[in-house]
Amino acid sequence: MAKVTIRDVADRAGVSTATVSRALSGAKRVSAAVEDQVRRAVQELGYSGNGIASALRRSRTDTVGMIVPSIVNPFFTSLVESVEHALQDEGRQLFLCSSRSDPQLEEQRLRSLVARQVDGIVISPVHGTGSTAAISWAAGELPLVQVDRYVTGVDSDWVGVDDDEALRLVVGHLSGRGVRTAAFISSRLTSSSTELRVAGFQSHTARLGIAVAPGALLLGEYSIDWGRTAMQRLLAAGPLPDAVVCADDLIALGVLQACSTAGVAVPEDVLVTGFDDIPFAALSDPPLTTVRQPQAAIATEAVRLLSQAFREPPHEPARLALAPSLVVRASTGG
Amino acid sequence: MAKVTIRDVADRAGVSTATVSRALSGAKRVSAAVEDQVRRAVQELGYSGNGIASALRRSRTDTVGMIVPSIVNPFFTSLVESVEHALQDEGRQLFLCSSRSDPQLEEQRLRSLVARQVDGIVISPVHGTGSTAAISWAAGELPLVQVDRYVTGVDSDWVGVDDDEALRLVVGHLSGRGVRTAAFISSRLTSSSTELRVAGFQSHTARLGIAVAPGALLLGEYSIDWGRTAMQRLLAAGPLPDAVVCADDLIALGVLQACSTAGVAVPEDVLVTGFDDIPFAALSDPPLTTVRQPQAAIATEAVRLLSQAFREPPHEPARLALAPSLVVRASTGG
DNA sequence: AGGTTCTGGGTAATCGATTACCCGCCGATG
DNA sequence: CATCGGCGGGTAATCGATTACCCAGAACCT
Repeated sequence: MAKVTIRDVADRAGVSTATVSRALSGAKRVSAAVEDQVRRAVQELGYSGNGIASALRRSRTDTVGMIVPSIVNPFFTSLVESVEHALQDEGRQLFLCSSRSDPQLEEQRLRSLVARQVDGIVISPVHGTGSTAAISWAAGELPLVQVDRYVTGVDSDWVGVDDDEALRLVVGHLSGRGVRTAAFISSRLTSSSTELRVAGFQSHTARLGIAVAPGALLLGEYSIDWGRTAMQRLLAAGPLPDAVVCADDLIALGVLQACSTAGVAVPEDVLVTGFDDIPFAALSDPPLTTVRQPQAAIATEAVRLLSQAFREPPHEPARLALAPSLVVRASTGG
Repeated sequence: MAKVTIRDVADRAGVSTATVSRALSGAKRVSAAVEDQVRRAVQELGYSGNGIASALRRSRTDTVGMIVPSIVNPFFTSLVESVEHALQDEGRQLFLCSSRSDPQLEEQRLRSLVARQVDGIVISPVHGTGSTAAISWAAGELPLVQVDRYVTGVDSDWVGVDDDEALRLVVGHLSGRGVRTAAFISSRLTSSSTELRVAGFQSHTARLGIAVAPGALLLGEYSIDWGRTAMQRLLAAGPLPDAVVCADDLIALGVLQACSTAGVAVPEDVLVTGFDDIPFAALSDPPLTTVRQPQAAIATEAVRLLSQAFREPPHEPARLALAPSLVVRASTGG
């Protein structure tokens, strides 16, 4: 329990702290005999080092921070897992925080990460404009890459999915199924991807002559609950559209549940699509047609951009919109 | 970008670093005039402090680390979210790591957290015995509480669910539905809860005269995939049992999927139960009967025990097995 | 043999904030 | 009027590891 420091190890091994540090980090050659002494002393004392002190001196922590809007959304947890994997290969650790879709909490997390001197940050911003100030500031302090969503006017890398292409795929598919009217359920939060998905929905439905009734654009949040209530509203409002397009899978799952309890058959009475392809999208009743995000690729690219920023600070911000793919399941007719 | 330190602030405000520190932390009274000077200087320079240096000196970080076996398992993410909430109220932050069900990675995470001087650790151990050494060591270094699962022989608090009671509920319910034969699908990893669930399954089926065929105890991992393959094996092996009891919801969802693709009707041909009550358990086809864990209470208690350990180090390890509840849905006949 | 380079290892400065200790000043008290 | 206590604020030690700089001896050249 008594803290054992490098000094204790040095004393026990009969060398200086400098030598202990060198023996352990390999920063400079050390004779085999001394190295052995040190290792023995470390063992005997149970020395484990003080990462804080080390970080202070070296001013790096070999840790990157990641901030996501929600930790219970499977899309983000998949992304987090992929990022962690990618970092692992570089010998870095991940420090994960949730902003719980709250810009204030997000700012606090950012400050905390910067204060803790993480080497870099991967963030999926909460809000398209409300997050700008904090992210701008953080991006000025250390390497930062945005994933999935981005805020405008910040000089930083971004990697995500091509939202317009995604909605082109979805709407095209629905059109091929004979859909003539559609509704869209999304989140109120004006994040970049939310906006792009709404815009994509509107432009592609217009292009293909699919009608979107006024009031058929429902904005709430990315959650099962919202999907359920939004669908209930649609059901109450009057004639159903041919298809309900959802901005993420959680919403879509809520929609399916609402349909099921209301006795509305999917896909017979209405087609439903999601977005993300979370693991549970294949298990719903009926299984969900959805857009698969290339989340592993997003994670890999994000980490690559970060490492690049570590090596060569000044560079042109990259914007990588990776291609999504459509996964057709029973909710649009199989 | 240039790092601005407390010294810069002190110079700009025309005071000493000690005064700046006091003005900002409120550790000692400072005249209003000086405080104002300091605040202004902080603003102008964009000073944000160096958490590392502060942590080194104060030897605390106001951060607790949490390690879970999987970050893509909704049960754990719910737990994490609850813990984060509870910590928030105390002004502490959460540093989340995933051990990916790998004892070696788990040990590495533990070392890293200790080296980073988190104030305490919340951990759900990977393995009943393989995790013991590392956790023992960590528990000797700082306050540590185990959640959900625990390793034996470690002098630390634990809070989780009453697994035996949970299986009493499940098996009792199935018995009431007329079940005479049952199978159990669980994880191979010998964690405490896994073992207790198997043991509970066996004792309660025996007590109620429910037959468990040899080979009807399938051990793999906590995942949808394993649930699916395990069920496929059961289907291939011969006559179906009346019920399939699963050690967690992910397994159960896999089981349902396997049944669906094999054309086996649930609950007509076989009853299926899960464990955890993750949000998706209500959305499957059919909705899943499962055991609800009191995860919010588990989180609250864990944080309470941790804070208690911060204040008064030496205390008798607590073991809190909270009561679960049964959520009956269509997968057992609704 | 004398000079040069290498090598292993020690000394002490350093990272940036906190805080123990000290000091001068002011009002209050006997 | 001398003394005391408190208060605001400064000086410098401290946290623990890393590393710039230095040195002695060995090895290596002409």
